[in-house]
Amino acid sequence: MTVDRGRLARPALVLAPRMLGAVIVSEVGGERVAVRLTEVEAYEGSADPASHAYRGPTARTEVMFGPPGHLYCYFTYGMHWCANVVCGVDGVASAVLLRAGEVVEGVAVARERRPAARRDTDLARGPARLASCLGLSGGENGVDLCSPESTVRLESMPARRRPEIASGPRVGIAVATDRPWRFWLPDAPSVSVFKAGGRRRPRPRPAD
DNA sequence: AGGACGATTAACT
DNA sequence: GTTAATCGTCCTC
Repeated sequence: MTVDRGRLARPALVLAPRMLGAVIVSEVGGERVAVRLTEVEAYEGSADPASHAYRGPTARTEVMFGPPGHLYCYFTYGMHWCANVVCGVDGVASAVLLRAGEVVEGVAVARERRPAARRDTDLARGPARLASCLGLSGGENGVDLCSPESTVRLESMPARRRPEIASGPRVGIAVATDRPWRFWLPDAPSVSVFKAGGRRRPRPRPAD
């Protein structure tokens, strides 16, 4: 059995399933909250029309084109922040979106940050909810997740890929919907629900 | 310079 | 099931 050659050129696709079970620790604002990841998505830069980095570097996506192990935080829908782990080597814009997890430390702080959550398993259920639990926003963009000095750190990664991992299409995107680049732990109650992205309508062009 | 759209969420019916 | 909220980014003119 040989390895699919394309996979070797897609670091986020390799890393994403391995991140399930990893713990992200945040000390933003002097409050310690830790989340164990149960759901992630791979975004493959220039090879992936759904990636923010698809059309090349911009001010927003600069961090994605930098070295691996840093946090890429972006603002969306005029009100939410979401977070990724950059995983491509310097110059390659691959990243893993942190879609959901369970709060394993600092539940009280997470509940203050997420007053709408009805159950603890809802606290980090969804990418903006997860970022909110950890106190992540623009100030954390570019933070080195592998430095003990950082306020946000990747503190543990499973030595082996989890034996039971589910995969399927990514959530909320309108392009490249056929790629099963979303990965989750099938029995985790914190996994978010699938929703298709908004359909792209053909823009009305002025008649000639 | 203008406008469409978004890697979403919460609150509705 | 539907929809409002809300604004930075990026494409188009």
